Amino acid sequence: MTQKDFDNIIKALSNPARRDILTWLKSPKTEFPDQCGHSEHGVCVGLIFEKAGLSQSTVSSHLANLHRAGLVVSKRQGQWVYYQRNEACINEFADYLKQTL
Amino acid sequence: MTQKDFDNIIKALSNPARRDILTWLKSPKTEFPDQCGHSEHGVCVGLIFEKAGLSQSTVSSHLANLHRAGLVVSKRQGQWVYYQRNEACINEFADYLKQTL
DNA sequence: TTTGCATATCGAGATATTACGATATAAATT
DNA sequence: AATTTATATCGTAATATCTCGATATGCAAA
Repeated sequence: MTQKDFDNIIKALSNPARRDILTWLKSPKTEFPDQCGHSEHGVCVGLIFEKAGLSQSTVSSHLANLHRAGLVVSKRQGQWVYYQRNEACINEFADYLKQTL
Repeated sequence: MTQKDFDNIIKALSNPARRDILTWLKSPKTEFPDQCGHSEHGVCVGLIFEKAGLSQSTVSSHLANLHRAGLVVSKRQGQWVYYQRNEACINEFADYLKQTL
């Protein structure tokens, strides 16, 4: 974890909407009760969009931000793109913060 | 630690200059080698200002920000104001982040 | 190949953050 | 009281972030 990585991650996390999304993705089944929109690779954008109370473009932008920071990974399957947490990155960040802060 | 506390803290930490200051305050003696400017209550603003490479008002503003977030405590002694880390708050934040993120 | 659905990107307006110089306040010194 | 030193606050310009609607792209179905 470089300084730059850390900087990108904490900037991503400084936004409440992005933190919410990341938290929701901890428990996809309970946070997104809909039957469809789930896959082994996470939750599709549509479900997150419905829950977020923000425009589709805004949610997509937030997801792109989380993705650039490395906090989530995405996989396209057909017309859907699924997002899930990158636990390795999240844990590495939390440990780095605990150590260096 | 409420959501609001957490939000204030992570916003404060999303700025690199404020993170630098907080890190410097971990090792005051080695980071601020000057003999004076130190007290049992931390490091005076002037030393932080000299090291930061930012204007005096900007540094003061950053310190006020860290203080509002609870990450540092301050004590005036004569004409000087000393700042030091609030380790309790910092640890509580790091633990909360590790748990909830 | 045309239509429709899901997601991403673009451009723009609104708001927030950062940084600065100027000035105010607080305390010590003369 | 006047001056000096240390820090905080104010006003403002520059930049970044957030959000949206409009539109583009990717894929599937008809």
